[in-house]
Amino acid sequence: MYRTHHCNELRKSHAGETVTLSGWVNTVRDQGGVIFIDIRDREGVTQCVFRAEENAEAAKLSHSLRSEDVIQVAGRVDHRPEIDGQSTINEKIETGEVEIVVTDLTILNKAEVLPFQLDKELSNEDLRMKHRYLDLRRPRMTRNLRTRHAITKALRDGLDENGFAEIETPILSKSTPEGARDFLVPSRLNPGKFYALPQAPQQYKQLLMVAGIEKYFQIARCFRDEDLRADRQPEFTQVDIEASFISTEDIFALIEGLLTKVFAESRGVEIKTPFDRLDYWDAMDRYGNDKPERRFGCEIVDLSEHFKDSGFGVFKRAIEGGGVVRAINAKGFAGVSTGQIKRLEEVAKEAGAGGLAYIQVRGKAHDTWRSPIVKFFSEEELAAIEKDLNIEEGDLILFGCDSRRTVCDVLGRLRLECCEMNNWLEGKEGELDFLWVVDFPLLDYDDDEGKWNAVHHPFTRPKACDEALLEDESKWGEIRAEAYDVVLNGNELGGGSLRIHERDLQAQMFRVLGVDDEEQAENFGHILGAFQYGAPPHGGIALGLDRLVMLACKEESIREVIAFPKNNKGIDLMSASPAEVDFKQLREIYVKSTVQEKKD
RNA sequence: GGAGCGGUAGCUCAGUUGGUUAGAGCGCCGGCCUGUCACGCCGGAGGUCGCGGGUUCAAGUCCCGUCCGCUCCGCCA
Repeated sequence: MYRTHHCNELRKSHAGETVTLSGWVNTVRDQGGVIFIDIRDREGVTQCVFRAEENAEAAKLSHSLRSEDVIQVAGRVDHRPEIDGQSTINEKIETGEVEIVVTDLTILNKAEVLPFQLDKELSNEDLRMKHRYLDLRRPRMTRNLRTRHAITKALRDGLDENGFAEIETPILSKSTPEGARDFLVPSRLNPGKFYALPQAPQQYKQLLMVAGIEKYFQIARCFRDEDLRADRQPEFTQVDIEASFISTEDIFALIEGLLTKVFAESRGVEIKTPFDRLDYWDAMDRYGNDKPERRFGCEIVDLSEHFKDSGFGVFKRAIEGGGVVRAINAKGFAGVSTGQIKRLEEVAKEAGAGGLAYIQVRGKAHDTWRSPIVKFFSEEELAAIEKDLNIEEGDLILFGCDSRRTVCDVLGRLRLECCEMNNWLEGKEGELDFLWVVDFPLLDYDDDEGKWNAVHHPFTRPKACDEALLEDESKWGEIRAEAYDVVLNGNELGGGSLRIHERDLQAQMFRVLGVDDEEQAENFGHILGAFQYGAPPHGGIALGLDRLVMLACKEESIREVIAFPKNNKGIDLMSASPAEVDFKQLREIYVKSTVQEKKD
């Protein structure tokens, strides 16, 4: 038997018992005559004491112990003694009132010196990933992985309690031209043909609804061959949910219940339900973003009314051209540095602005306002923006003037940049602001491609009241979808929609998206066919599990909550994948590389 | 595809206007120590300053190129 207890189990009440522990050498404190070893397992640490008078052989062996050796100790649980009237209790650890007086020490496996110290901060991501199995030994990482387990368990239990059945769908599936780039898998048995790894089990879960499953879920691995980010990996996990005969309200209630359970069981916190709801354009107009971070203010204010006939030509012309003039008030940021203004200008331009107009409010009087543009404003205009933006001494006002969409984007990004520059979220890390963003547009015109795209996906149902607008292309941009996102602290946790379940409506939707009849038959024939045979009304949602766990663990990257993640370039540095394969393997699957060797 | 930040000892980092033998803390190795818990004390080893080229009497430091890591934009229905 390797152990009778784990390393965070023994307390005063165990004193006198003979126990056995197994684990890693966390620290060695060799005093010469007496040696202290902290033994660590995944639960915690326990101090072991070696003395020559207890067991000369074990004490001698203990001198040879090094960090991360794997050992087994047996001995007697003892109270921490008082030495010269001083307590030796360590209040910093949960087992600090006891220690094990070791009588037997077995070295199960020696460890080489590690490439990095487990108890120190490590900034070298490269090194962490190369030795991920060591990185994961650090308590924070172990805790993250176990929190991930607690969350998936809470979700499974919650969905099970609501009558949902977990069903696996194929990993080898069919490539669809819409959406993200697919990972492809050549088929050996079908030369020249390829499977695609699923970006999401969307069509399969809808077909399960046609199959009469009614309530489906899956903790589903999904794949997208796009560039990576701190919150994006090429393979990631979605909690995929679909149900028949269900309304949006039913889905909201289900998800609010699940997230309540998740945060109660993973972090022990109670979250407020029901979540607030914001419609898409409300979110865009106020926060410039469809996943608003609402833990700080600085909302966007529309000033178009005041500048219709302005002497400031830039604003006037923007409004005449159908655009808007809006601004945010970055409270207390009048002391913005030249470098920061330059940075804010870059952010604005990146979002499509021509430039950045601003006012540094140095004092109460309008003539103390420092700004490249304020000289063009009339006294009435100054008074009006002072009132609408609630301008006070010390504020920084940032303007945007352009089309509504561009201004939303520009000011939305500036708002977040100001937040970062000023640490407005300091002290609010623990706040959990959930909300639903609803009434997304159904379609979005892509200028580059010259065609309409689905904002969510092509299976999303238009709102019943807007369905008739599908007949009139000039109105396509106004059609709202039965689609919704759940947002937490400015992060999109998940999104879903009610789906189209009628064959004709689905075919019409494809035509709107520029998918002709032939292409429909080839790529979507199975789902259009299925809809002819009694498809029930249905809808669902998918939650990004990695992001959810990341936020629950208060981490900044999903890499911290994935056991073996990939780096910026999609490489697993530990196993060195992807890797080249030999010619024979490629020949078997009828694949030939076109990569050119780099010439020096 | 683009932008920003970074790469100096095993790790975390410092290194001034270019100027002696490139430093610190932790870790590591050896020694001492019977109540430590960030143990302490003494001694020691350890460097292709990412790589290549250039400027210079002299480059970790300046210039050019390149590789790698992270972050962001594009992209991600």
